[in-house]
Amino acid sequence: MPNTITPIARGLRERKKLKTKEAIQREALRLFQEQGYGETTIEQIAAAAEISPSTFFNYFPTKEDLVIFDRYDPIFESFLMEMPNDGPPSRSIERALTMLAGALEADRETILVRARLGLEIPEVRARFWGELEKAQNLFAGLIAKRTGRNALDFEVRVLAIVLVTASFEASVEWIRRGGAGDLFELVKQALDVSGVLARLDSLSQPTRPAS
Amino acid sequence: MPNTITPIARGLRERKKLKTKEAIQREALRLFQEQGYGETTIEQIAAAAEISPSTFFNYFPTKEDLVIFDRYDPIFESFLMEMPNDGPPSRSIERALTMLAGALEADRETILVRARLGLEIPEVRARFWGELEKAQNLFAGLIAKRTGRNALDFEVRVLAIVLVTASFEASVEWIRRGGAGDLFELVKQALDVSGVLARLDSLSQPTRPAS
DNA sequence: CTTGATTTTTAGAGTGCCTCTATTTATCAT
DNA sequence: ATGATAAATAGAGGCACTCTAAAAATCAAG
Repeated sequence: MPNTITPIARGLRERKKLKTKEAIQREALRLFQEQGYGETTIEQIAAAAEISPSTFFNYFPTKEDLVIFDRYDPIFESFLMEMPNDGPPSRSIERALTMLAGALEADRETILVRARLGLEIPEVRARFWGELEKAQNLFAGLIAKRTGRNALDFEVRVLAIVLVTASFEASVEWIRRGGAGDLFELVKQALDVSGVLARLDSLSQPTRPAS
Repeated sequence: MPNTITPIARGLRERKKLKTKEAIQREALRLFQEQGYGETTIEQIAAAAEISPSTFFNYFPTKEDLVIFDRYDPIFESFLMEMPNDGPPSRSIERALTMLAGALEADRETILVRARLGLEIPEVRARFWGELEKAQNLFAGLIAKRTGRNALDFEVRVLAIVLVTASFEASVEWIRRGGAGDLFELVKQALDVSGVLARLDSLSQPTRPAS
């Protein structure tokens, strides 16, 4: 039966699994807010989500992943794929960030909860940092594509990590301000302060090769 | 004896504790290399260091701390304290980094082992990222001092984290190259690519002096 | 040296995250 | 309905880590 209607869920099984996963996360975040992260056990979460403790680990490899998990990665990746190849690289980055910000806006509340947990719980925070590496890889790919360089190139990787961490610091600032205001504005501000976008554009100019 | 700041040993007891701590770390790193991080238990480490498993946790709060721990922080902080207040801020940063590189050079081998573990073991890597925040705070303090701004200032924090992560990426590159060559050269290169030092100096020029 | 206080080490019991294996149950294609 | 596949579960167990209370070492002072 060729029934691939929605781009995300391939079969009924897959869709059900995603629904369960989101239910587990929802219950977990609720319990974390009510009684704290450390005070909530996997057993309690499993009970709240009406699954067995064994089943929990079929959905989340670790407790921290309950906070880390979201479904934005494929969205962001598709942005990168559809990105046009003209104009300065900085424009591509800004466009990608704008679109991402738009996608995030819908789940503002959940994002705030997760981000707060990331700020408060050390082990979760450490994991968040690790997630930035994935973002670095994505941006390194984008930069490489737009500048004709290799994604593993040292300079490309430096610019990518700077880009990511500047944005991350903007997110931290956003949370510090209680999630009020426009996150994307802060990100733009951070990128402006760091000067990374200008550096990025100058990297693609053949006038200044820096091998 | 007023205050010659030697990072070591106030009393005999303190010195002995430090010695034990270093012995534990030495044995742990040896075992990690021989049989792998995940395959080495706290019990084995305690046995090798000739202490009881209970005692282990008096010295290291977690297993990852065996890789994280070093005694450079006070050294680096003393560098910051003694930093002169003239010239462009970027010069201060470069001087601080040079001195740090010198201090690190002595333990090159151990640092390489620890850094490799940081690259290979996800939970250790996550912890390393977390350590960068401490470095960010140190540099934010330095930048604040040299530019007359507040260390919690958004722009200061952005520049500090960019500075730190660019240097971190240099370290990663250094390890990727097997620890050959001059780490500090890579750091300078990374800072140059990011353009953060120039940004830093321009931050201290502007509009009005802080109170 | 002896005594008493303080610090350090240790044993032991317990908790919780997480793994692994095997079995049962649900879903799918035919 | 039937056999194949995937998912849920139970249960046993490992290991990092916590907590408490007791033993051992160290120290300060008489």
